Amino acid sequence: MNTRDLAYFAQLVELRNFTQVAAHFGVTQPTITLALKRLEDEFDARLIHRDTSHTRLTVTTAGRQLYQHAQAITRELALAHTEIDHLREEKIRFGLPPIIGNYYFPKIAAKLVTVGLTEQLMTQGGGSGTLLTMVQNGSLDIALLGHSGPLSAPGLTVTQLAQAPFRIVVPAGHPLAQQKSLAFTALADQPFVVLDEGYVHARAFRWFTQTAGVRPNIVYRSNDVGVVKQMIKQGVGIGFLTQIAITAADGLVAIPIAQTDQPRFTISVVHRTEQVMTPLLTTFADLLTHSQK
Amino acid sequence: MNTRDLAYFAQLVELRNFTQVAAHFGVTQPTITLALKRLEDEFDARLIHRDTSHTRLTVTTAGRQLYQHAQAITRELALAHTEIDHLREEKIRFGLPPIIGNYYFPKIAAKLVTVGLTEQLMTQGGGSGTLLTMVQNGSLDIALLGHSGPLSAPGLTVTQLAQAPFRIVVPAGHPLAQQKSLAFTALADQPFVVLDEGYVHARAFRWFTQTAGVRPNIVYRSNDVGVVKQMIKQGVGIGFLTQIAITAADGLVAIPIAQTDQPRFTISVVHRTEQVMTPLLTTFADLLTHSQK
DNA sequence: TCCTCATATAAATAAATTTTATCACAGCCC
DNA sequence: GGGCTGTGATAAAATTTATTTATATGAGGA
Repeated sequence: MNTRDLAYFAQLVELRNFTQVAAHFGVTQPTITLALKRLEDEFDARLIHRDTSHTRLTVTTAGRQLYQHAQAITRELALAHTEIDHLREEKIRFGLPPIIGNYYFPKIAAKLVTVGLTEQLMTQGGGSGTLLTMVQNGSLDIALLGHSGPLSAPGLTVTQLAQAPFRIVVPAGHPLAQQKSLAFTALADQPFVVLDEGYVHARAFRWFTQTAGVRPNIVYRSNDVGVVKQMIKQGVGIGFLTQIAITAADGLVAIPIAQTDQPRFTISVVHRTEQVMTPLLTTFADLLTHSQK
Repeated sequence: MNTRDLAYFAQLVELRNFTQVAAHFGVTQPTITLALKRLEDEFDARLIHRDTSHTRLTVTTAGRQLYQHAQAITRELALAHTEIDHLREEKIRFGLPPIIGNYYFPKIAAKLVTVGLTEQLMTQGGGSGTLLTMVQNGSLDIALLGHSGPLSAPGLTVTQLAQAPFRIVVPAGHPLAQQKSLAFTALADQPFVVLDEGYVHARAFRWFTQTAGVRPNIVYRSNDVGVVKQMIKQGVGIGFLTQIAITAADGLVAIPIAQTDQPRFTISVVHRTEQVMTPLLTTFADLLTHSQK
């Protein structure tokens, strides 16, 4: 069976018009009619119901079923192409979100240099969500990602590396700085400076506020951790960050949050399960997985 | 691109011999050579390394990568065929393991009759493991499955219905029958009558014994719950069953097990995420999911 | 009623795949 | 070494499959 027929079919399901599909692929209309006929013969089922009134054609159940698989096959083929293209370059496409890049990755970076892998590394920044999609569609070979719930997606192998709690962050002299722990219910009126949507932090923050039944007063959002920390330090508001984002030099105090069964910031190595591991990639994955502790 | 070329290629990776692959598909040898050449052109990469000494050919990294995807596409295509074939019959292929069938399903069965769905139902028995595979490869549309850990497999939608604890089961007059709870460590010398491997029970039993650090004395295994219960009743040994497998009429006593964070017997509705839901299947799935309290 | 839009069909053509026939090369046995 | 065998490559011919061209059909609207 020809995958082109599947492509014609998928487009037909989307456009529901033979002529337009033909135009889309730069072929003539009978080509689409015949391609559909081939598929209907192959699967021995009507896939598109041609209504007597040619107003609008409908997709049969079998057609919708096949559409799903046609999509899956197209994805699979595209993935094969990207993967094999990347193979040629002998480079590792590595996804690394800024927070992990700044605060966690340096531990590993030193070893990377000693092994001499830095040359082959193409590092890609961005939010954990974006990077996850990129691993799935083959744009990245491997990534270090932050997540708060368990991270599970079909076809991905996830190795958990480290966890850190989320904290309330205040400047050193702040009235709350002496507290041993804080409950969100007690912070209802506090101004908050937080990380942008798209960060794992945003989702975790929502978990905490919703669980506590609090509507937080967010005075500033940024996609830059450095900015957030500066604002906290200057007293614009208190912060919500994972422990690892805070260093001694920041002049900030990280206070544990009082809430049972709270999510933690988790760092994992993620790659496609079916990804064929080159020696290079194996070395790098091992390095990520074992070098830390 | 023709999927036949992928089939030739996959077989070539497995047999590593052009002539044998040709024979396998009933075509001539140049066909395989040319099919491979087409793929190598399409992906612009060498897939098979033809050694100068024709002893044994090796698969390149790109070849191994493509092999994975060729397999996936073949599976996808096969699944499309089975699904569309099944659609023709207007029947629901329903997987139901014996324990759930005997003790849990009757609650739902009555409603099934009133809705008039019984005629369209093709029920398939077997262990939860087997049935899970059958859902995955399209042999079944939907199944009620028992599991103990969280059940997650790529491409499956799992709706949890009910949970029940595992219990130690003894006949009414047994010396242990008065106990409020039992620890496995205290049962090291007891003879056990248990369900066969392949049942969720076997895995859970292993969890309990391993966690307790006990090597149980299993005197009898059966794949029939009725037999197991009869043997327990006649004093052959004590049993390990989920609470729902025990009814008042059995004359058996189910005693809670003292162990923290113990797994529970969970019943879930499972179907393929990509499965197109016919009205019939939707009705049935809703019935399974909601009919129970 | 006629025109337009949308799909189907048949024959002709073009493109692709497969076969036939043959070559090249390495390993092996005598 | 010389011939035999197993294995794959190549070129041309044959065959199969896909696409186009040209035309038909049928519904809906002006």
